[in-house]
Amino acid sequence: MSTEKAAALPHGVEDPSSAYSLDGQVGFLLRCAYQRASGNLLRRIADHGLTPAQFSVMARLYERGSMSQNRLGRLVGMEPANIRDVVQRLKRRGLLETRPAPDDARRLVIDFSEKGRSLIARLIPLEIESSAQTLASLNPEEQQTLLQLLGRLVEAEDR
Amino acid sequence: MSTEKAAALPHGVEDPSSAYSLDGQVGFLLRCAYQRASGNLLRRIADHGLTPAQFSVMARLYERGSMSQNRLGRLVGMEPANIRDVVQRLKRRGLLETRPAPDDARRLVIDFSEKGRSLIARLIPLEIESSAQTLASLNPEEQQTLLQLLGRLVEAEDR
DNA sequence: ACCATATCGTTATGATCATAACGATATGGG
DNA sequence: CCCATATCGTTATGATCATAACGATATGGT
Repeated sequence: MSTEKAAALPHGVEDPSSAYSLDGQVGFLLRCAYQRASGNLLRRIADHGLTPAQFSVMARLYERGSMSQNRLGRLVGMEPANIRDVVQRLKRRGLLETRPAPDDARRLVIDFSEKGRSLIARLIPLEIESSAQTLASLNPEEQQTLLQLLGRLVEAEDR
Repeated sequence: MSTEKAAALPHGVEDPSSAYSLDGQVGFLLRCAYQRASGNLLRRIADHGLTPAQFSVMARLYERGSMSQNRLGRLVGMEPANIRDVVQRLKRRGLLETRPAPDDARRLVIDFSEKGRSLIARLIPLEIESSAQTLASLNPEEQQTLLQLLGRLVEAEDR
């Protein structure tokens, strides 16, 4: 059974073992769904010059307050190299400020500028709208279910 | 039943405006979940030199057979500029072949090389394993629910 | 036949992401 | 004190993605 004839079939429609469907794979569905959600948010905040990734960094900082760059990255699911780039762009635009940590010379503490803090405060309602739009094809109970299941898929993150 | 307001408010105040939680936003959860799924797949197929996006292109082509580059892109949720880059990389590695469409001088028809077809056939079982790993924290019924809800979120795609 | 419109593929720019390799700094055990 | 180990931030490379602008080709209405 190792050398199945499936390899020779163009589309594998006749073979029950190739009942595989890309549309039934979590990874693929998650990518499509994220693209949709990302687009919904981007359309609302692009005028303010933020991307979805930048928004999540700002929102997390708004929730939790100042912290080190690496920790901020972990809390939004970004690698150190990635969070660094995002922070640098936000800093260049005067939305974030950085300073060395007093107790640990390795750490870089990230904080808002006044401009940054007021911007994210104004943008959070737009993200709430965008979430509602993304979920619009589900009824409220289904929406809750989806959020709960997604949360459990991701549960092990550092929070 | 409306869910408990389990969100622990730092100040114990019931200010609805501060009830916002990044962790409760679909877009953010979807990004984290996709990263996890993507990592699970990448760990399995990286040895064969494919990325998750490249995998989805190959899998779709395997399911549906030859088609134009733009249509292939739509069927995996990629913009024309994006699917072009992916196809070029796969072509450069001898996994895909392209030829002009006989009936429409604008179209570029994408097809497998033998090497490409046999590679994707061998990789699909790994993707099925990876999907199972991604969903491992949910029971079978919850897994079905999640897939169904995600499918409805994305429903309007060109299929 | 003509023309407005749509589609296809391309180019360019900028942002996002993972990975690997690296130097600098803490930290804890011997 | 010293060293192994871990963590922090950085650099570099390559892939993924959206957007905008563009030329070429189809297509449908008049």
